Amino acid sequence: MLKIHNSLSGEKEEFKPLLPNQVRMYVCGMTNYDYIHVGHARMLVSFDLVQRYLRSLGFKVTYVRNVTDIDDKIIERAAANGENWADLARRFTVAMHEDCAVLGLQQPDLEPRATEFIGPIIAMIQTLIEKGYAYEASSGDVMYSVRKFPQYGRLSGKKIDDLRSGSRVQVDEAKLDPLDFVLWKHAKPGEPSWESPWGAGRPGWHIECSAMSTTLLGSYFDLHGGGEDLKFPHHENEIAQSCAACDSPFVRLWMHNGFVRVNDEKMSKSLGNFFTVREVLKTLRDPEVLRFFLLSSHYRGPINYSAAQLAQADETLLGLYRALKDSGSAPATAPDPAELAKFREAMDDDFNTPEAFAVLQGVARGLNLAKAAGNTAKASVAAATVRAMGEILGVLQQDPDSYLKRSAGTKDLSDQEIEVLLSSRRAARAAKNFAESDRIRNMLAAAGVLLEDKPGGSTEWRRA
RNA sequence: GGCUAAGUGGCAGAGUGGUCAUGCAGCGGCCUGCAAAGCCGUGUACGCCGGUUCGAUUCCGACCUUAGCCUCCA
Repeated sequence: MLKIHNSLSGEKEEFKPLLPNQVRMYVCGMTNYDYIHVGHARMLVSFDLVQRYLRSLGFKVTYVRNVTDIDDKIIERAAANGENWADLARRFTVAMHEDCAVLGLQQPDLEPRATEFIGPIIAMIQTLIEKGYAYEASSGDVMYSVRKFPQYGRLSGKKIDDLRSGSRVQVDEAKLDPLDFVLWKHAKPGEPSWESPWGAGRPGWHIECSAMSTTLLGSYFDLHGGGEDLKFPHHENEIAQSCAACDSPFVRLWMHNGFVRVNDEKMSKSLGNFFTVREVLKTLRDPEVLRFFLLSSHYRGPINYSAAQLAQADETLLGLYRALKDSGSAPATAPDPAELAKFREAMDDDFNTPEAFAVLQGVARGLNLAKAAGNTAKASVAAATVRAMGEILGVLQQDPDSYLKRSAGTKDLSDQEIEVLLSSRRAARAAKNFAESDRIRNMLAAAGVLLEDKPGGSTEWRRA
């Protein structure tokens, strides 16, 4: 039985889709005006995992992850670059897709862009005005009137009065209430805009997600996800908009992933302590190391990013690929159902990936044991089990040998050069000239190549 | 200030009212020409102080510390 932590109740709840066997989920994606960083990657990987696991359970999943392609930051950055705003958004959306692909993310079923939904956005704002939830402010912007929505603050556990008295809520005389937020922004000269009943302008950020999600998934769907920082005000505002416009509960279950930290601080653009996925990947043996690192702690908790942590993840993954190597990969071998059941039990508990990895590690140990005992049938079942678990998590699907021969930095020696040295070492060993064979081994080690002599006299190698 | 999370062994990280997480690193052993890998073994870990209990790291309360949100943010 799958249980998922619901931000709305603060508790794990049994997951039952609203429609039989179908899951409709929406995740707030990226505003693309720059390369994505490790914090974004965590959100992307977390919900990719959710989506994968739900599918593995047999649900028909409709996964929607939007792209915000019109926004203040995009306009600002484009202006700074002397670039067209739409070109900039398109360029970084392409870059995001590249990063997602190398991180092993499956594509969402639908990836709506805000600029493609201007019609539904305008319609939703009109509905909100007609129902008395929204008003045209003196500034020309259309605002949502928070006081009209009594449940406001339920998701984030905030009280309207507390928020209102908070010193950081800026006063804007155009707003009837300091908490009111923009639905439609009146265009300033030179800004991109669309025609609307309230003049030329563009949508506010919050209404985009309400319009896209309800248009594509209906007014009441199963899951809505995003980073913890979106809980307030973004998701709170989405609830206010969607519930009011559709007279519907909107979302059954809200999921939020925890942050990536750097030296115990949130990784973010504004703090400037971010690492882009691209630059991090350059330091790694394989993108899978980053994905594995992100998955090695629970999605809701904080995770500290550091090179040392990544190195640890690398070591662990190497061990797993070593286990998988030469494991008698009969393609048709069925995984061990009992182990798979344990794995599922862990995942059923709010996607407890650390626990799931513990189960996987147990199978890997059995795999090594079976290999050492020469029990190929057993080894092949264990390998199939590790692969099956890895498939759900989106890891451990590569060819072990080529994975192990990969290196993080530059390669001092080519595969061919290594093979040449190995053959002279083989000759030296056959002649019991161990001084020479050790000399070659040390030389290779210095070049980042580690050897492993096998019982039959053969030698395997991998890169450090 | 308000609200919300969290503090676990050298590091990372699950979990539980009373034998075991798991991984990385270390140490000992087996194996090996020696290594490596693998396997086996190995750690008086649960912020502090009280309370409940036969028994608490786990429940309750206070405190300390950290992070996040309250403004754009995955």
